[in-house]
Amino acid sequence: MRNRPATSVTIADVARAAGVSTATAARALGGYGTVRRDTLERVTAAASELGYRPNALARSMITGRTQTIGVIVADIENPFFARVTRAITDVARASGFEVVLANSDEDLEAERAAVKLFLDKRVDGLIVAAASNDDGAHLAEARATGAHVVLVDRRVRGTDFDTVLVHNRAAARDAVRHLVAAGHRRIGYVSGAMAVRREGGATAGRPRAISTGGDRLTGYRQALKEAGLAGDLAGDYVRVGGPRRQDAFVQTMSLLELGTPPTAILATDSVIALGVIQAVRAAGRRIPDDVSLISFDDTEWAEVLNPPLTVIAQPVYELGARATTLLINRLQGDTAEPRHVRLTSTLVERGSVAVRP
Amino acid sequence: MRNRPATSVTIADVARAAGVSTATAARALGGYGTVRRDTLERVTAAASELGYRPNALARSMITGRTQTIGVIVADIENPFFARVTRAITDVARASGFEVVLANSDEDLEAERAAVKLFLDKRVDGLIVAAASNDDGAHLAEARATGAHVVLVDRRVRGTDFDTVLVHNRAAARDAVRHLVAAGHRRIGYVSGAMAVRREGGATAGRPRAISTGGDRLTGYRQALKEAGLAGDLAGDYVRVGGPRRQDAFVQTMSLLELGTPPTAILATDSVIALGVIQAVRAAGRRIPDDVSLISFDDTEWAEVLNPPLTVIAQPVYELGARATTLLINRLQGDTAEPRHVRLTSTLVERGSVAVRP
DNA sequence: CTGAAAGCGCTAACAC
DNA sequence: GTGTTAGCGCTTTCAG
Repeated sequence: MRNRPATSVTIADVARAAGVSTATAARALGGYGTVRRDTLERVTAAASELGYRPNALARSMITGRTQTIGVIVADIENPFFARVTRAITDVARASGFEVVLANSDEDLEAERAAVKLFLDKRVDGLIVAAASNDDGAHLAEARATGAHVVLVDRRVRGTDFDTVLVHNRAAARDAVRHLVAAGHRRIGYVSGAMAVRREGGATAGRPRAISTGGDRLTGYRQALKEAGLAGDLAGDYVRVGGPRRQDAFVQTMSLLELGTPPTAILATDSVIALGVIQAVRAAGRRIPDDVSLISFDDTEWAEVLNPPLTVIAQPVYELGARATTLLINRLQGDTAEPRHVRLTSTLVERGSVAVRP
Repeated sequence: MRNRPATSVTIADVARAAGVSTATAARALGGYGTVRRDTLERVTAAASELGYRPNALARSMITGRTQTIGVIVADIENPFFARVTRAITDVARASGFEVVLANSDEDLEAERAAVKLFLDKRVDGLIVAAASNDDGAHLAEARATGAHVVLVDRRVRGTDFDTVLVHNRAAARDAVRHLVAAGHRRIGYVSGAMAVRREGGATAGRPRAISTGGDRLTGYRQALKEAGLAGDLAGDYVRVGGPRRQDAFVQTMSLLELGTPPTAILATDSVIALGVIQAVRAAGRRIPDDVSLISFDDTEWAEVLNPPLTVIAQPVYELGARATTLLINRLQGDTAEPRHVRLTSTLVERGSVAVRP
């Protein structure tokens, strides 16, 4: 039960038809070495006549390059990662690279498995939004076998890969400052970074630290401290659950059920924001009257909401694009010191933050 | 500048270490043929000791199978395709397949190029949401070279691939009936299926018919006719532009500027809906008071909108999952007649349809 | 500029 | 059950 018909035309067929050796045909078709103008034309003609298509597998086996990039994100359904991935495929394709995709669901094991499989397929490089900020052994191993890796959106302690990140601490800090300036004193933080088993339905993950979360939390705390709000209470307003809407819903509910619930919430991505919004409504409160909201990511529906959502707009496309450029440069021989790109996000004020007297 | 270190451990190394032939080592490691219990253990031990990892390229060259599926969608950033893709990767991975991704932007040329590249890489099969409903030559060619193809979401005339589709005509018809029942007489239709050049910023595509659009339009027209609304005017309320929000915005505007604008609009996906909503607001009208709206796809933000959006919920995940199961079955030797799966969507009534006296 | 020959890492016959 | 041998389709020395 062969998948490929035995009749697939090879370089040998083309060579025969053109009356040259396979080596020459290969040079003509592969665009390397040197061939005389007319032989090149003869070979090219024969190739297109026969409908020759190169076998990338055979080529890769020798060159050691597959022109393929492995991408690992938490979940392609999250608009943030969808956009990062879109950027990656755009830039990759423009340089002749293909993209293989894997979702980790914030699960380190899944990430490890994906890395292994990608490596077996000999991807030239990996772009990963790491599920853990302190376990990068599998990535280091990947590097050791010859694959280049670039970290996108999230750092990993103890590694020295190229990174393309956003100034998360500053972004969170500025958002909280904005809330403080509007008169808020009890400010919640809802995030999602626990691994999730999809089939289970329910969140079945263990808490797992990711750098984005850590940095944002630091920024949040810093702004609170600046404002003299870092009392014992502060910790009570931090909620970290799974990355899905339902998870954020639950976390937010637990915040709203507090005796003195927060008057404002910072959500760490648009999916989380959705959960927050639904929880606020389910609790019979209103945005922004009862609860103000700022969310990371300028999602497509942010301005269509009522009230329109105040957000921290991250340069998401650029994140993916820069990571890919970096990676491709490495693949082309750039051996300089690790590069660390930091992009800046912007607070886009809309209508979800109320001023409190 | 080799990408791979020359020191990569091969099956020969493992064989030597285990004191067996490469063939036996390969059998043990590849899980085919037969090996005695203890030799298997010896080989496995040697392999893990040396850190052996199979070279999928070499294996694929012989077996003719890469355990890879090529996926071509219009745009991974569209939540519909993101979910389809998520489903595909989930099912694929569970069966040991990898997924390579390409975006066509509804551009047939881009789709053709992607198919070529995927074929060169010897993907086992293709799952595609075709950019054109009447040009499937490139897909037929793919099939001819040995790759199986499954069509998802969209049919292609003149081909007999397996398909997994939604009952689009019925869905659109039911939506329009719902609008008619609510008293609407002037019902608009906004869709997007023209190819788009991303870099250009502006829509630079030519109109291109896709089956989804055709079927929905048929359903729309059918319901209009049933209701005796299929006069000359009917055609005036149909607008087809590019697949992006801005495109839908423009199309909707042209609808709203009419002397007798529609009192209701059917949007063919969530991105289009967003453009419609923004246009309605920009025109100073309100949903649902001035313009009612029904959109295809139960997007994540639909119920969070004000008013919550009435939608046609498509079984998006299932669409991708079924397509993948079908494909994998083919790869495993299923040679039955082409299969055509039709899934049903549901109208989810929320608050964006007003009853007109 | 072109050809002959070797070989990438693995699997598939075919012996034994 | 295991080893030997050939060879997948291509690139890469190395001669000429």
